[in-house]
Amino acid sequence: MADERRTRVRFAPSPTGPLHMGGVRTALYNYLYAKKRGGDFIIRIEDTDSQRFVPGAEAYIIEALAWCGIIPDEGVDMATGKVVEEASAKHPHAPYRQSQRRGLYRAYAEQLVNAGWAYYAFDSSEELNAARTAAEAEGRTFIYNASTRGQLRNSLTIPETEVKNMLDTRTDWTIRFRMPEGRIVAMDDMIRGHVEVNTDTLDDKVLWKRADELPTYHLANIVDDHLMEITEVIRGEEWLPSLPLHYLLYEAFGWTDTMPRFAHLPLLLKPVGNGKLSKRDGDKMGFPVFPLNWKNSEGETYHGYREDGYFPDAFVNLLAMLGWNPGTEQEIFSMEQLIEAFSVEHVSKSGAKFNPDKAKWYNKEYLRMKSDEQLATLFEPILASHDVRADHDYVVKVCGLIKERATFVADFWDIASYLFVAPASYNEKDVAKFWKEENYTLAFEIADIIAGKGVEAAEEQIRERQWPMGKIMNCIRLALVGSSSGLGIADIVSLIGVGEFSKRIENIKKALL
RNA sequence: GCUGGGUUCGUAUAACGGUUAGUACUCAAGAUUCUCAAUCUUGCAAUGGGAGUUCGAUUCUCCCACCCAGUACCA
Repeated sequence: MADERRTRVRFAPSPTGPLHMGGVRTALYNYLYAKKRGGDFIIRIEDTDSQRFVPGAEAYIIEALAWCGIIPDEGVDMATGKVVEEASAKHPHAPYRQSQRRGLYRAYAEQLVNAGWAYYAFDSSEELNAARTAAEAEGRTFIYNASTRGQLRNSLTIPETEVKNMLDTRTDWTIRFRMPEGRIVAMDDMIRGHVEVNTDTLDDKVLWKRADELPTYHLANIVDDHLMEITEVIRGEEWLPSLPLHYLLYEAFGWTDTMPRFAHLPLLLKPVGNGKLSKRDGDKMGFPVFPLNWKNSEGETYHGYREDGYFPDAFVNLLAMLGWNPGTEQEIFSMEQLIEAFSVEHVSKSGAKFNPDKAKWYNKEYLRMKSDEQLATLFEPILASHDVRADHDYVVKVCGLIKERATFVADFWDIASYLFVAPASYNEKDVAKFWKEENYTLAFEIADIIAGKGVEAAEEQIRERQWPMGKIMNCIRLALVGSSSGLGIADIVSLIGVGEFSKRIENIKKALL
């Protein structure tokens, strides 16, 4: 039965800040999973925490996913980039923002109260904190569950009439899940297999808060996944500890037969040391942790892959390989190929340390797969920023010759500025090494041949007379490039032309003789 | 602390009881070239520890160690 349902997965971020690369990977795996099965990928915004809401975060998330080519089927209208608020044939479950669905959760919570699966709690956070510290002082851990709820202030301990009265007159109460006593919850995770947990170690989680009339994550998540007919929940490993609660919630609602399957993804860890990848690691270690630049409320900017010059397809590729493998030795995958190859069976269980070197390698590979034409289009704005105006066809030709030497398009200027402007100075070390009288006198002779008959004739001459090829060519390269690195002399001359060639020879004579 | 999850070269991973433990990134050396880069070749380098099960354990079981996560009226 359940297998016949159309595959529907969701990515449900909380707009409390920019999505970091781990979040993007979670979205990507959901997307790949759905597309592989011809199913739907849904975006739902879980903004039930009014305290931590960050303006702009929602738009950032949508833009980041769009940049990666992760296009939702439902929840976001890609034409406008907005979260859908009005139901339609394409978006039947609108609104997709939980704050706008707030009216619907209370009834579900109360259904649980009526069925004996939940109760009203009137403890203040001060009382709870006091209980926690008191327990800690005795070396125990305070758990709000069957072991303590009988001594706390809730509808299980307070007379019914008083409860009714407090419900009506107060606004600081909550609805808590009534965690069963001494039950072993047996769960199956698509990645981790069979997991069992004793409910005595779990607590009575708050499901609904009267103060802001909003559900907590647990309630909203289960209710919406059910309503939206989600078939698989693919999320980060940090959710594994609350899986028993979620199982029990499905049971309490009587939705066990359509409960989604769960897959808990391994975490993304920082490159060195221990711990998960955090906001600050990137700038500290020189790599982005966010897909796009993000400026926080203090005006600090965090680097994004997009702005740092990564291609979106390279970023998606490298992200896909962090925690998943195709089972073959293939490393380069387009989105279509990823969809084809993806399977949860090949998702690993352990956390993946992010390797910035490998990330760069991916970009390099993608850079050389781009056409010269595409690269030229990306390079031209950079040239313009250096006040260089160059013929488009010329830029295309240059890109073709230099793309194997670069990791990012942004490297092109450093690698190839001499193909657009004459060197303004000459590298001291290289001058010291090559600019010797016995070399440059021969070099000038050869330069004349190059100007007259071309590089090939000049090389022939050098070989015939058994002159030192390297020394001569590097004197000439010094004149053309400003250092002893760069393209072959023949390529440079064919690019800049004989006129410019001679000019640069004259320049170096003026500068160094 | 408690609960859960995890553990193969520095990193990402392959090998789902039988391999000289493979591949990629990084690093080193060599080849090549007029230089640099690229490319090619070679090399360095791993099953956390201990018991068991088995003819045979990276693989299965248990114990220990270590790492991670959760432990909120946050998600």
